[in-house]
Amino acid sequence: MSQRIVEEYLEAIYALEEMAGNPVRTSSLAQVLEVSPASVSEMLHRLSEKGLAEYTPYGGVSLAEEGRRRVLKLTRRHRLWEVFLSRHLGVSWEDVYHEACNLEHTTSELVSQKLAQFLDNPEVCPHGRPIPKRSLKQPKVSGIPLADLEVGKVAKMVCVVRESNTKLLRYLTSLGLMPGAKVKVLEKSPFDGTLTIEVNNSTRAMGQEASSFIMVEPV
Amino acid sequence: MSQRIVEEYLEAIYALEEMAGNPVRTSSLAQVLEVSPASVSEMLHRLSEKGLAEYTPYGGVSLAEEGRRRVLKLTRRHRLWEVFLSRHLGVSWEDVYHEACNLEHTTSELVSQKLAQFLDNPEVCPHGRPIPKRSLKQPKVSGIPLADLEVGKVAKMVCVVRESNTKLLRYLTSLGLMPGAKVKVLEKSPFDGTLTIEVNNSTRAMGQEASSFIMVEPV
DNA sequence: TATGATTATTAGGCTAACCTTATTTTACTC
DNA sequence: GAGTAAAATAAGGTTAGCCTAATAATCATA
Repeated sequence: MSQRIVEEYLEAIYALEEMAGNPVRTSSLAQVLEVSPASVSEMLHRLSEKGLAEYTPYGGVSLAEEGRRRVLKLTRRHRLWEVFLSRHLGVSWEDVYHEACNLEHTTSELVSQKLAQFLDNPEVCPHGRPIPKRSLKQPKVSGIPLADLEVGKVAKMVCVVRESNTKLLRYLTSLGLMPGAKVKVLEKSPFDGTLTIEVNNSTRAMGQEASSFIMVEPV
Repeated sequence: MSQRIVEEYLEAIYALEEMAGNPVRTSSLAQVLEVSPASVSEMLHRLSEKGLAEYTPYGGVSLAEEGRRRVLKLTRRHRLWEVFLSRHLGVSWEDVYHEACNLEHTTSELVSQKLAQFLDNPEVCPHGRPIPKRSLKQPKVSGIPLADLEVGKVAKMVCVVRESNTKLLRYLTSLGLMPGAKVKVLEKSPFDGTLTIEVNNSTRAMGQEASSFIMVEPV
């Protein structure tokens, strides 16, 4: 099994687990990975055999401990590269995710470790998401979705959880809504959850979906 | 055809062309790539079809213009990473080649360009070899092999041309023989070409083979 | 609890990149 | 210039990762 392909599958399982909770369905994986459900089914058998995933036919799949460690290692490398690309090369917030996607698969333990050191062991990526430690224990997510913030409350943005979505990131950039930004909910539509928010002294509308991808910490 | 595999073949052809001159034989490629001659033969047909190589059965192979550009692009990325890894991450002279081997295949044009800028457009890699320009015109090699330096002459080391050979690099490190070092040939054995050289005020022996991998410029 | 819709799996096939073995071609020696 | 060693290719096989089409399991609901 090609390392790269296995890693793409494991990452996709992880991401879907994180978004929607256990267990991950074959069809979701097929959609994300842009392959047929039949191919996914086949690969899940193999991942299961290798002890990377726990798969019950018709019952979905979740990561085994070994698989989880592999993903956390990749995530660490990915986010370290993001910090480097953004901080030192000036690659834009919107592009940094996709560039790091490629590099993460060809980064050795040595380079990963030296890179962390060079960057002074950053805690978060440019999108505000936590960088797993070398110990690879699951980093905990803090904050609540902006969508759940009560009307009238002010909060500080923690991170975006859809950093692969370039369009979303461009939109947030245009609002000045980046990690650390102060945001206040002025109004919430009871019909579809559309928010009216205040960021950087300007008032803007934001759809329910986008606001559910933004994690904030009330102040 | 997998991008990675194609790139490995093209790079191997390039390296062998550089070492031994046209045309490159199937068997040499098989040896370098650690696959059977039959596999090489098969792949050469494909590379030829794609216009990346010029292949005449039984007559060997050389790179086509398009193939050469691909390799120079990879070489540029490779050596830029080497500079970064060595200069900023402190990866050792001996290891830097192998680490860059992995990264070069997953580096986009954007990152390559920004990296060059970050590094201030270096001219050479840590082994002293030239980094192809963005224009990708063939960089010219300067200097002569240390093996060909006349007895009694002093020269400045330019580069090693076998930077993948970790053992060789370790040996050179122990001698203090790095790009820029001054070296004097005290004696040359007429039997097997073994040299007696002076580097850093100490006198050492060096075999013919090793000395043919070191390029120097007489002063 | 039967049934129809949805979702997942299996069966069967394709292609790329490798392999081994057998045959051909080339190059060298005498 | 004939014979032979070395090199290259042809033929046929394997595996991984994908596909489509056919089948089977699950679920929601009448």
